[in-house]
Formats: sequence, structure tokens, C-alpha cells
Amino acid sequence: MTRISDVAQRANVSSATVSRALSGDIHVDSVTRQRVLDSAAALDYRLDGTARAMRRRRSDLIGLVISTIENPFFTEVAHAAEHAAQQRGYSLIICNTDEDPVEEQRYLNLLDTLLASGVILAPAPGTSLYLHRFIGGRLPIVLINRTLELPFPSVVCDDEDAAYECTSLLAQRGAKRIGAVTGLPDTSTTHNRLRGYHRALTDAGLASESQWEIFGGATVQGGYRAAQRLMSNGHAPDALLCFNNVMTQGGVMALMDMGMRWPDDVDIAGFGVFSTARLYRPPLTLVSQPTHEMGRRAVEMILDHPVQAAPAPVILQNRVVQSNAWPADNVAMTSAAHNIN
Amino acid sequence: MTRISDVAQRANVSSATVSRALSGDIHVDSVTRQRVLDSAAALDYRLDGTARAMRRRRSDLIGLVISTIENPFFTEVAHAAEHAAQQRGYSLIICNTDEDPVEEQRYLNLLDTLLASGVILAPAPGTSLYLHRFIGGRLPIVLINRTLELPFPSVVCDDEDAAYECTSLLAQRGAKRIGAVTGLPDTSTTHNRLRGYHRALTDAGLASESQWEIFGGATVQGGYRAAQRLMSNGHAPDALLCFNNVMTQGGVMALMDMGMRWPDDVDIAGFGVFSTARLYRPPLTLVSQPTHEMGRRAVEMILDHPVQAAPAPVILQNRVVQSNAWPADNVAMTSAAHNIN
DNA sequence: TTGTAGGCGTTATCAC
DNA sequence: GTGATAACGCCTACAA
Repeated sequence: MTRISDVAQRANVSSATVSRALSGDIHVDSVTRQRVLDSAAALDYRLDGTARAMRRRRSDLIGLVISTIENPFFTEVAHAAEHAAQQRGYSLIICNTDEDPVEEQRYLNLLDTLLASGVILAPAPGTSLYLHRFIGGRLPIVLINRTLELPFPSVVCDDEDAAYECTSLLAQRGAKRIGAVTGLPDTSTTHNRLRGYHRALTDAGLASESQWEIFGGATVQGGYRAAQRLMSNGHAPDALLCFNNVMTQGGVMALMDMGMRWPDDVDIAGFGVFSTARLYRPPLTLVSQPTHEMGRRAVEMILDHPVQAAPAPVILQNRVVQSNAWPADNVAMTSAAHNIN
Repeated sequence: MTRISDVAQRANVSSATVSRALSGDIHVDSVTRQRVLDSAAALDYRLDGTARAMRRRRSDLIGLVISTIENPFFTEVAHAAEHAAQQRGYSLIICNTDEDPVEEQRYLNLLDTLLASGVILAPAPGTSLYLHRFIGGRLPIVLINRTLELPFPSVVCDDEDAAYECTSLLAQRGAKRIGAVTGLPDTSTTHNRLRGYHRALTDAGLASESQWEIFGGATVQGGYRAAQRLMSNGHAPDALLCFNNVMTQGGVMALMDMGMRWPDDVDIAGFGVFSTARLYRPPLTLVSQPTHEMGRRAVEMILDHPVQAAPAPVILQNRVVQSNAWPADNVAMTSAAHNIN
């Protein structure tokens, strides 16, 4: 294997100078630098990442740890984060934990011992049980999407406002009994969305009945079944708010399969925009989430605030949209805009 | 920072023994081992990944380099690969190149200098220009989805057969003028799908007209416009085969927007299964691709054949399915089955 | 601007 | 089964 000393020898300089030239140190004569670069190129030499990281006690990696890579919400975050990291000379490494807290912990430890510059973490249920280990540690961590009862900085959406807005909209359109397909219990997102939902019901003078709130299981199938169950009730809702992107899909499917048309039979609104939503007539009312901004901001927070002071969460604005905008639209299509398969 | 010698001291052994105990070496007395593990736990100590990789000249990382993380095809591959890697004690690192060959090369170099155990690469257009650099190198590379004119092992789908089967099916259903929304030129996938398509046309005694073959631009919008253009032709096709997952979505959208019903006005079939496909009535004819098997096999090839002998491509079977199976279905839903947002 | 030299934390080798 | 020791390849005071 070719090492730094080989390049040094070929360029007639010391290995220190090669190191400086190759890492972009300014204190190198431009002629010398060029000679070094030429030698390195001739030998097809690149600095060894492991030795470099070991000696510097840091690597220019940022980890993005997500629970479900198959959720477009996270792939959009990943896309934006990758771009932001790359712009600043860092590499983004995406780790999928498959909703397994043990896996999640493994990846966090990996990134820690790999001396990553930071980790962007979308916490899964169970995360907080071990995360305290990293409080005040070497590894900067930024939470996205959900907050935890732990002093980490975070970037989230204004879930309460969006839920409020959707619910109010449903009420304005005439709904009297607004049901909810809710998300995972004990998460900040579900908590906030529920709060917005309840607040809107109150403000609209509508009743809030617990039988109209069902946890959707956080899957398409779960959303499907929850909506089906809600609508089969003798005293069924006349409108539905779905708390996340995949359950919204399931909810819509359920209505279609039950032969119910919106907004007449049941009105419906939900979090998350999906690529085929625009096909539905009438259009759906959906919450478009600022995934790209979330990814970008998280990277910035990692790089610009290496010392974690546990500031207040950064809250990004959701947008309530109608699903019929296209092809000019650059929101609904994002999750499936590219393909090289 | 706590180091291996601290643990050694606490356990009254040498650092060599700690190293052996912590890396699972068998040649350690079980009592000693336990003492070491206890000490390590007490000190919250974990081996330093960079030092370890540097000394061993390898890390237990597998890279997955894809061009578009927002394509469900690749996220499904990633999910399966992650699982397979984890099962064997490796960590999968996903890198998104955003279809930029420069980025792709950066990530390959990164994984190389990080001493990864191997890389699974979904080559983008332009890849082969620099990839020769890795031929016979330290870093095992397995290509997925597409093959290249380079001696790397690969795992692909039987694209020709699937295209043949779909085209034949359209012909059997009565289509006489079958058009194609094709994929990126100069790729093995497009090449093979075109071959299957043409072969089926010939076998069915149907004409092949170049005006019925349009490159879809490999996006939803591209598929939409291509389908629209094809169908606006005075001498329009009476059936359409779309060459990849997102263009299939675009194609379906175009037909709906033009008020055309399948299979009566135009019949349609396409590669890729998407989660909302089951809503369409009548069901769509889609090619379900073996993404999970692809991810799993690629990991196995990396780990079991570290010496690359450039064997023949591993070809996995596609399945032509109808899009109405659900909820028992475990194919169509895969790409959106999970959510914790 | 460049060189010298020491050490980052681990593991492979070789003794015992 | 365990210990001593010498690298692994690079970076960074410090000196020149």
C-alpha cells in the first residue's frame, strides 16, 4: 500500500508537507503544493481515513439515524441533509434502524467511535432509555421530528398548528363529528397534533369524543383499519383527520373501499403528502411538511453549534395544501421525483 | 477519555487481554473475560473504531451507494441489505449520491479509505468512467440493478423476461399497437427491457414503431409527459408499457387526466409497484421487483466472495402482478408499510 | 514555509 | 491463556 511517505519521497518534501498540502493547509508554498498534488495523483494516493480520524480525533462524517428508510418523510430529510453536508465538506451517512432501539443504539455507538462530527437522530419509541449516555458527550446530537425529555437540540414541525388548521378547516366545511386516526402514543408529535385537534374542536364548538380517536398503528394497513373501524361505528364521524403520511394513505383507501366519497359522505384531511394524491378527485387536504428544511437545519445545527446548549426546539412551519397541484408543483412530487431504476 | 489500558488496569490484565476479550477472541479464560467485561461496563468503555480499523486495516462496514434515496426501489434494497448486514455483524452505511457521479466517486473513496468491507453500488449514468480504478483493488464492489462493461459481480433482475411477459400479456388482451415509455438510454436495464419488449412484439406478430417508443425522462413528470405525447399522436398506441416505477405512476396519471380508461381506451402495464396502486380500478398490471432479495444477495456476495472473480450476473426473478391485492399482500405495500412520523 | 519527532488507541506477533 | 512490544498511517506541536 502506498503511504504518505511515498508521496513525500517522490515530491522531495517531508511527509508533514504532504499532509498539509493534501488537507488544504494554507501554509504551503503553491509550487510545493502542486508538486505534492502531482505526486499524489501519480501514485493514485489518498489519505487514509482511519489513520486521519484517529490522529485528529474526529472525522468529517455526519450520521443520520432514522427508524424507517422506507418512509418518504425521512428520505426527503435525508436528501436535503446530504446536500447540506456535502456543501460544507462533510459526508452524510444514513443508518436505518428498522424501528429497533437496539439497532439505534448500535449505530449511535458506531458513529461515536467512528468519531463522527455529529448525529441527526429521528428518535423511535424507546430511544430516551439509553440516550442520556450521550448527554454532554463528545458526539453532538440533534433530534428531528420528535422531541424528547432530554436536553438535546431539536428541529420539529409546528404539528399543533397544522392539526388545528386542518381540524378548523374540516369544521368550516361543515363537519360536526370530526374523528382522528392518531399516531404513536407518548410521542411529542402525536401529543402536539392531538392538542391542536382538541383546541380546534373546542374553538369550533364541536364535541370531542374518545370513541372518535383511534390509534392507527402507524402503518398504511393500520390507518386503513382504523378508518374502517371509525366509520363502521353506529355513531360515526362525518370527518377524519389522519395523523401521519402513511395512515393518511390507508384512511383514503378505506373510504374508497367502503364506497364513501369525500367531502360529502365523509370529509378527510391528513398529514403527509404522497405522490399519487393528486389523482384523487375532489382533491385531498394534506399537510405538506418541511422535510427539506428540516434536514438542512439539522446539519447546520450540528456544524455551527458543536457545543450543545440544549436550546429550545427549532419549529418549522407546515403548510396545509390541496392535493391537486401539478405538474408545476414541487411539493407533492418530491418523494418520487427521481428514478434511475 | 477512557482507553483500553484503563480497563486493563481495572481488571488486572494487560491491554492485549482486554482487546481479545472485547473483540470476542476465544483464547481468553472465561473468568478473565468476565472480569474484563465488567470493568469495561463499569467504565462505560467501548473500543475506538478508528484505532481499531486502522490497526486491523479493515472495518466492519458495508457501504450502500445509491443515486436516489427517494426512490422506493432503493429504499427497499437498503432495508433488506441493512438486515442482512446486521445479521452477520456488519453495519450498513447508506450513501446518497443524488445522481451526481462526482458525489458517487467521493463516497466510494470515502468507503475505501474508511476500510469498509465492501460496497454495494447502484451505478448511475457516468459511473463506469472512474470505476475501473477499483478493479482488483482492496475494496470489494458488487453492482446492483444495472450491470456495466466492467468486471464487477452484480445482482440484477430479469428485466428482459418481465418486459416480455408484460408485453405479451398486453397483446393477449387484444392490444395491437403497444407503445413504450422507456428508461435511461445506455443502461443495461433499459437495454434488456427493450429487448424483451421487442421480442414479445415479434412473437405476437405485432409491429414495432419507433414513434411508439419515448424516453420518459426517468421521473414522474417525465412519464406523464411521455405518455401524454404518445397518446396524443394521431396514430396512437392502444397499450403502454412503462419502463420503471416512477414513470409508471406518471403514465397512469396522464391517462387519468386525459380521461382515458384502461384497459378499454388504452391498456397499460409497467415496472414497479407503488403503494396506492391498489386503488385503481380495474387493477394495474405491474412488475414487482425482488428488491429485498437483491439487497440480501448483494450483502452475501460482498461477505462470502471477498476476492472478486467477476462472475456472471446473478439474475433475480421479477413477478408480474395485479395491483389489487391487499391487505394480505406483502408486496405492493412494502414501500410505505412503516411510519413513525 | 518546511522538517523533526512523538504519539493517537488498538491489535498482531512473539514469547512465556 | 496471558503479557510485552512494535507497528498501523497520519497529524501537529515545536523547532528551524
